[in-house]
Amino acid sequence: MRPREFDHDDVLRIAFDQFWRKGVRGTSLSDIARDAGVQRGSLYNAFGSKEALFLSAYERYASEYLAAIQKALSAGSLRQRLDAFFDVTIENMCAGSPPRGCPTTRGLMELGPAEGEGLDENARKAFADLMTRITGLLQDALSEGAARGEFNGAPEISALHIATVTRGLALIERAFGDESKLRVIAAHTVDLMLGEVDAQSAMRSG
Amino acid sequence: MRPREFDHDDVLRIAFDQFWRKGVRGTSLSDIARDAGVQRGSLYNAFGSKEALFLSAYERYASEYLAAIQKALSAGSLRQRLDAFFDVTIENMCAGSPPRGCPTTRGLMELGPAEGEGLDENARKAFADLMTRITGLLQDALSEGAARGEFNGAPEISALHIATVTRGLALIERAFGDESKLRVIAAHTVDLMLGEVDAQSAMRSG
DNA sequence: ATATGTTTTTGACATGATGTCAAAAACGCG
DNA sequence: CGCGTTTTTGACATCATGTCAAAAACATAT
Repeated sequence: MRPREFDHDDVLRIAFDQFWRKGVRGTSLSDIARDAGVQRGSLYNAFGSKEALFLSAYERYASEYLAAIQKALSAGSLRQRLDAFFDVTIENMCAGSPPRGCPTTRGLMELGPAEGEGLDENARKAFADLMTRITGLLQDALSEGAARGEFNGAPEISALHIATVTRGLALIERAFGDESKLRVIAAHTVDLMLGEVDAQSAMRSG
Repeated sequence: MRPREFDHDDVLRIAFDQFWRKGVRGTSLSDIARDAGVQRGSLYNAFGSKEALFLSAYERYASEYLAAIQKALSAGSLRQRLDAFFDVTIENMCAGSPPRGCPTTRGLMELGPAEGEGLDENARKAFADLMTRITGLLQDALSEGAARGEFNGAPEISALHIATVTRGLALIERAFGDESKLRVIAAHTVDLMLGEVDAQSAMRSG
């Protein structure tokens, strides 16, 4: 057994950083190999393919990201939780210069519905899995909120709605690069969930 | 002046069909050239680059799509208009087998935030433009609805919210490939906009 | 210590993509 | 009938992914 000459996790971090900044399509294995001081062939030997390397790097990211979401959704009033959720989400998308965007959204569009016949099921599953988990966490938060009387909608569909908005934010970010717009949408979404908009407009019109 | 041997619009239609089915990344100019019965070099001569060809094809699509959206948003009650809007949107995403997804969303993630430094401003602008126009049409519909007493929220932010949900739907489609889920989210969004959810839950709890 | 076996590394190779370029071809027009 | 302009065509350069076999490096058994 000849020992590996590079650190597996180092490569994953370096690779994901590049994937995040330049997209999966815009990052070549030569780039990563140079950055990591590894031979290109070694990456193939260790990970199998570019997509597999991306997936490994992505899953590393996903678990960290999910932990951050979970933490954000687990303290304070429901409004505070949802605000914190969107805060983490938007921070994540807008970090870096230029902003790196959302890796899940980008990856889903770059890899998920792959070319021709052979769609990459593993990639699609990884992305879908993160989205499902986030939706689950949202649903838990909403259910708790409902139990505490902070929310009077249906947790399941509302969680799905918020998850959808979250994905939409990633597109708004790419199209307009305007973080403040994301914040406005997020705040409005929380208001919608918590019925504040209707209450306010009822007050205005009443 | 030697005359062109192929029809410009035919090529655009053929190209967009391929881009739509296989993604920009997954479609090579050789594919398009073969399908269109044209030499690859002729495409470069006529369009300049793959991205430029995609953009030409995309703008053709965008104007048609926008017209369909506009039509959907211009008849009946506000609820009917929003329902029709989502109907057109979801039909558009789920058409084809396998479903082709949303070209705008996909293109924005494939081309908009391009690799490295040189992000493709033209592409990003084209996608952002469609999103802006759709948001504008939504805002008009909501404003009219507000004037007729069918809506009591703020048209501007609500239109942005719906546009965001619309983008999110494209991701849901890619991740889960479940059209019914899209319909549920769309219906819920309309209900949210029109205050039906709160009214219903108020009735339930009252 | 030495031989063996297993895994990694390394470089060459195959394939296919984008994009460029110059030469040839085809047409309108003076 | 030639002239000039544009398109076509094929060759070429470059770069990407991915494969493969040979060489290298270490663990382990004898």
